[in-house]
Amino acid sequence: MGRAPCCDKAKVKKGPWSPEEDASLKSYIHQNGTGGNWITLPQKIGLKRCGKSCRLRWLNYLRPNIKHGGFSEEEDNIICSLYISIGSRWSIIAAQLPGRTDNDVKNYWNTRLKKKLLGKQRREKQERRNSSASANNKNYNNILITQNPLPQMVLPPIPYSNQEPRFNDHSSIRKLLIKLGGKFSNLQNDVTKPLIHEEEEEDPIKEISNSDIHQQMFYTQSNIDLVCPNFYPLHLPNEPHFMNGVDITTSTLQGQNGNYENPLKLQGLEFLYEDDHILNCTTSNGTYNNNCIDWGHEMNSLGFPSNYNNSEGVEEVAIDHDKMTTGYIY
DNA sequence: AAGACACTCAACCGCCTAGGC
DNA sequence: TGCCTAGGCGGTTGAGTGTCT
Repeated sequence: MGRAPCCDKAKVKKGPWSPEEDASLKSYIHQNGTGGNWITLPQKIGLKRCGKSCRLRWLNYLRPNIKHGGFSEEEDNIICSLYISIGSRWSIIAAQLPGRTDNDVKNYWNTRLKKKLLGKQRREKQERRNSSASANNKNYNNILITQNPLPQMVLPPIPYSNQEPRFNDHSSIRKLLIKLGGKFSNLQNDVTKPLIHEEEEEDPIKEISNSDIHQQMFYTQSNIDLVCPNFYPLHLPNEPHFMNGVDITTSTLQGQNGNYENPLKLQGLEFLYEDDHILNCTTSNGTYNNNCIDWGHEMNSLGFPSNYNNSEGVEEVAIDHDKMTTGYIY
């Protein structure tokens, strides 16, 4: 037995909205508001539309200050970063982008960002192949994880996902993003600086400023520290940290049971790689190669996320160097 | 020029959730 | 406590448009 429809489908118009319908809806809402009831709204206006359709039209198109198209690099990074953290919760992601709707963000992700990401992934794979061939016996593409191996990722469940794991699944794409380690723009000269200054490295446990926390938490959230050893991984506090009601410390990618025993394994995308090397992020002289991608750098310049908070307000985060993971290429 | 194919995005569908009763 | 309903959301569809052959 099916669910009762929200309106009489036979009596409502479907398909694209006409300018007249748009004008009617816009004018009515400007004068009277929605009245708190979308279902009865079309009758009041005299529109032969489903209430849900009116709501969608208003929210996604007619509402003031809506931006369409022209996503910036910063917006790309925000979307990707949040996608890693919370998955396909487009309304939450869109809430971080003024003027963007969840539908817009979702469409943009599905039609462009994902492809952009995968295109970069393929290019990097090709580059690695080439450099691997030239380096041959020197194992330049090997990475040695010292001190502590990387934690095994625990990905949150993807809501409403009943599809089999596939190349373009949310989880696979998220893993791919994580493996890429952040920004996937084509700005190759965007060399990332370590977040903590050198003098700070000598202090194993150090309080850092809120902006640093802000930045570092986002790095951690983006799992930069897991894949890009030149970033100093933070030891996430045990208490929950919320972003728009989502506890990112539990919903994101922590070491299983808080330990760091297991090496990072990226499952589901192995077929994209012929090797199982973790991204090589530093060269022997300490510079970044092009495979090491950062988006936290730009995230920080944006001061994002503005509404990120822990449960008691951001106070301090200890940098535990014992938990640090360092990568070398040799 | 035209048909095939690819891409975009507005709109719809159906499920989930919160709140009222 | 359980049912009902509207709102909200993510997944999907399909018409329109662009590009390729």
